[in-house]
Amino acid sequence: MVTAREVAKLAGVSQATVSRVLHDHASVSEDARRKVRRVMAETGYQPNGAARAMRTNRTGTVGLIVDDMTNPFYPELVRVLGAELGAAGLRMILWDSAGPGERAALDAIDQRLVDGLLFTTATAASVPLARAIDRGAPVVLVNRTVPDLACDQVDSDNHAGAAAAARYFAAAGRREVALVDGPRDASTARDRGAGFRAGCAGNGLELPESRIAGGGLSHDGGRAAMARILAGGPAPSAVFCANDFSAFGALDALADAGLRVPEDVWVIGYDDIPMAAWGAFGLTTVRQPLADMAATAVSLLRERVAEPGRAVRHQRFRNDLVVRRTTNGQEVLR
Amino acid sequence: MVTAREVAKLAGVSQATVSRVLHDHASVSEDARRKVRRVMAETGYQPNGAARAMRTNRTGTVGLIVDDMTNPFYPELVRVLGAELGAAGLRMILWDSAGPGERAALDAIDQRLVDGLLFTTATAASVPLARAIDRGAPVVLVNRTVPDLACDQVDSDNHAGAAAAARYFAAAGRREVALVDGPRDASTARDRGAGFRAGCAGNGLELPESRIAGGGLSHDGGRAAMARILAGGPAPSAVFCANDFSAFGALDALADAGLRVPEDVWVIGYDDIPMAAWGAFGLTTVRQPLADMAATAVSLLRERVAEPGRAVRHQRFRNDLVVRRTTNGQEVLR
DNA sequence: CCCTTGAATGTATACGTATTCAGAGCACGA
DNA sequence: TCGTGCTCTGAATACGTATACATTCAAGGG
Repeated sequence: MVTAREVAKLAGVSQATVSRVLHDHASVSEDARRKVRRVMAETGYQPNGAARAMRTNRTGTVGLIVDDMTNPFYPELVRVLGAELGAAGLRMILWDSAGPGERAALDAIDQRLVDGLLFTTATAASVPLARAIDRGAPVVLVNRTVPDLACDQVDSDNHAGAAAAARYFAAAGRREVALVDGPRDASTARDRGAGFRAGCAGNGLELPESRIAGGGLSHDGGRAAMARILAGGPAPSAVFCANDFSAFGALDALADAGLRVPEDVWVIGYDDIPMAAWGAFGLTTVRQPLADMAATAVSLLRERVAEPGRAVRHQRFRNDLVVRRTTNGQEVLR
Repeated sequence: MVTAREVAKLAGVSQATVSRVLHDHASVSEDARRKVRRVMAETGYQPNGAARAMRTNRTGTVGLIVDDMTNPFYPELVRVLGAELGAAGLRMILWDSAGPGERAALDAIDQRLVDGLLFTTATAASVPLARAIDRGAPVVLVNRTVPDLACDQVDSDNHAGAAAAARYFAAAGRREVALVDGPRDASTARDRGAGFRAGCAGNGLELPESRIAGGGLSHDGGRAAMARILAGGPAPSAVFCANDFSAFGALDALADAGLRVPEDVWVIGYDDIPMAAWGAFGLTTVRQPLADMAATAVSLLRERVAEPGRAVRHQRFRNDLVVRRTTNGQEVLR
């Protein structure tokens, strides 16, 4: 590997000048600049990232912690966040929050392997995360949030989105509603569950415990939860699921039970992952503005890294209902 | 941030001894070891990764280049590769081969930001990739391969797997076969297309051009390709798709045309992504042993990094047909 | 008692970059 | 002529670690 010093020798200048050329520093003569550029091109010089990181205390790399990648919501999130980071000239190290991933990510910050972290799966239970934030680690929570943590956070109004789904059921006269709930430790699922319950209460819909079942946020979880609800009494006429992925599972369980969608049962999911629009599903769902959320998260993180002391911000986006076949494609007044 | 030198001062030893403790070096007295360990724990010392990388010329990070993350095959691949890397104590930087990702990854190797690269989307057309390999960059191709490139490669026998699908159709008496083909620049799609054609020829099945349509490897691509085939003549009785994702699109197109699966048309995909097993699909498909492929790829890369001069290896795995509903769940003699 | 051996530890250095500081060279006005 | 200001450049240094080399010290053999 050729170093800046070697480039300097070949160009007949000092290493300092090479560095200045590299950074488009003003006070370099046109002549020197040309010579250095030429040698760089000829030798294929690339600055050593480790040395640079050591000197500047910046790595140009950001960590991203996601949950189960087989839930298509996360690849989607990774895609938009990756694009946003790439546009800012940043690299992305990916960790799975399952297993030792979260810990590894938090260690990476102390080891100065990343400039900051984007957490999509934060929970209030994570002590290491809280500690890292207390120590001033540049962390932004996206998607799942923890209001008590003193760090920048980006999410969407899951409570309102779920409440809108309940209102929609009520307006369409689908009164025997059910809820395929998610895990409590995920703020998204918790808010959606609470929002749907509140929406039911506010619109005169009864939601007995027998028509609520908690699943994971997975296909199998949704399927099992739906099956439990069906086994527990008469079939509901409308089901709200904590995310699209579990809604697909619920659809399978409904089909297993011989129920037709949307004739017998309406189904609404959450996230509007691309698959929801497929003909096989045509899933009505609530869309989060992922691209906006990603852009906001990345710029919050960059600002935090640049200015660690700045005030913490919490940005929340609006969600919109996307109506498709599983609710009969029926637009109801809002 | 506390440094090794500060730990040394607090523990009353030299920085060299701290470093030795960190690496479990033999000749450190039990006494010194205890003192250093204690100070490390109290101060929360973490070695600086950049300094370490500069000194050792190893980053402990590997680059992974994938294609369109919305195709669930890639998240699956990322998951298994990430697990394998994590188990080896390595981090993973993710790049999307679309846009500037590939170039950024190759630059990262020269900048010593990664120890090596795992390419899942290599094409023969990539000049920068070929150059990097010529320069001796530690690169392993997984999934998509390019036989001409002098680097380690891991794939599965796509030709044989696709041929087996043709043989299966023939054995079941489904003779009017069709092919939803993939792009030519992806070795996987190319081999599967060629394998299916060869399998048809070898089993007396006719595959006219009118029943072949090239799509991307996406849902929309598969849907459009299937629609073109249906528009071009009488419906086939069996369709082989270049991957599961495009098979889902083909299923949608078949449903749009009022054709039933499997009664009217059988469908086979490729990859056995988790969704293929869902009730809504029940897709018969060809399974690649992804976990084995990932483990092999990671160990090949590690060996290459440790010993750059070693002989290049090309590992190929067997694929197996997984029979489900879209071919009537029917096991046919092999 | 001296010499050798080996364990334990410290000193010094190099990795490649970014940046500070000082200095060289030059033009220009007083 | 001298001082002043300006542009451009190079020498020197620090970042934090891993390791080669030197040194100390105690134990043991002759």
